[in-house]
Amino acid sequence: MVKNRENLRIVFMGTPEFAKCSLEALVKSGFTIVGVFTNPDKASGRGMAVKMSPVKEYAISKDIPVFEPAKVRNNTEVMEILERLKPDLICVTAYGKILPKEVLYFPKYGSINVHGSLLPKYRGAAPIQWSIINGESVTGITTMYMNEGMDTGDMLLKEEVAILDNDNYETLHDKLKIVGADLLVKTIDKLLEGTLERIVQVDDEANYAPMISKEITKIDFTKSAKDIFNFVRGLSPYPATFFLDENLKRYKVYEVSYDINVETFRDFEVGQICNISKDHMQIKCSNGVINVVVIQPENSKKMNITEFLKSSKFKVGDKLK
RNA sequence: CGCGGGAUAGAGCAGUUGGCAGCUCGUCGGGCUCAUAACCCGAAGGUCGUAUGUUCGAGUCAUACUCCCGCAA
Repeated sequence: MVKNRENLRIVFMGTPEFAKCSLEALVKSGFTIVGVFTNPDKASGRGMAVKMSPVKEYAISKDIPVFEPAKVRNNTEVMEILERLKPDLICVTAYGKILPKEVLYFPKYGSINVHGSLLPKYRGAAPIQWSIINGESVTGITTMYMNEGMDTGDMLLKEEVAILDNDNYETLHDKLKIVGADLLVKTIDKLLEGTLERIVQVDDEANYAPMISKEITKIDFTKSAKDIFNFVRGLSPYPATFFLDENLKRYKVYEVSYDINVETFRDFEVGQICNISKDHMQIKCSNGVINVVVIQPENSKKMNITEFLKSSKFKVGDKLK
């Protein structure tokens, strides 16, 4: 029997906002989602607040059955659920778990993934952040058939998205989630038409975008002004970058601009505050200065630099670490 | 019962051992200036989160409550 949008049985797997956007597109395009897998709610936060994932919240609002296994590998319960749901296709977007082959290859059409980069570049967990941090001017979305490797499956469709100078992680993420949702729908439509072509990834051209850990979010003032600019926007607003003052107090930095001028402030060391005015705080780095634009002191909220400087004790010559 | 910070003028903050409520910025008025986001002078604007208690006297000390926030996940 020829499948169409309504009678293709899809199981969706995903967790954050990025995934929710794809799920929503599938639902709105008239696909039948027979079940959703998402990471379990975590007791977390100030006051033990339990928050459900965006995907779960949306699935519940659409009366789609939700499954939240703690693990999928060697889990007979997961296999029983799949037996029951009988999916023709599994769609995975930012699920947060590595799927074993008995799951990936369970449906007749296998499993399709939406990835936030132009594969084989930026395989891995944090492609959006790393593409900005590395100063790329273009990235995009790739859909692919999943295999057991880390984002190594055969590619299906690709769409490019420009990275603008004023993009940060949040803005690029929001653009990509829409392109991703759109491309997923197109991919499945082509699958149904039988016009989908597989393109093997060239492993030699691959690189990896590892998960962002807290330790790497510290600003390294020995780097160039441009590198720091990219680093800050690539991690803004989450998890955000930071530096420490002389008392080891922590300041998160959400936005900076930069000036490359080797002559001005040449007497200052890297990491020193070299200029402060009513609405400027400039920090020396390897080939210029960065201007802090949005900052958040420890135990306080995010502030524009002008607000921050009204009560800041920072002065010219202070050394930041 | 995860750890911690906070609530004081429109904003960001300070307020020492309890003793007339301050700073920076903004706002308004005036001055200087070719001019200004710069500079000078002046003014307005706060029941110090709520309630109770201790005290001659509470922003400050005690107890309870409400609300915000950071870290960690």
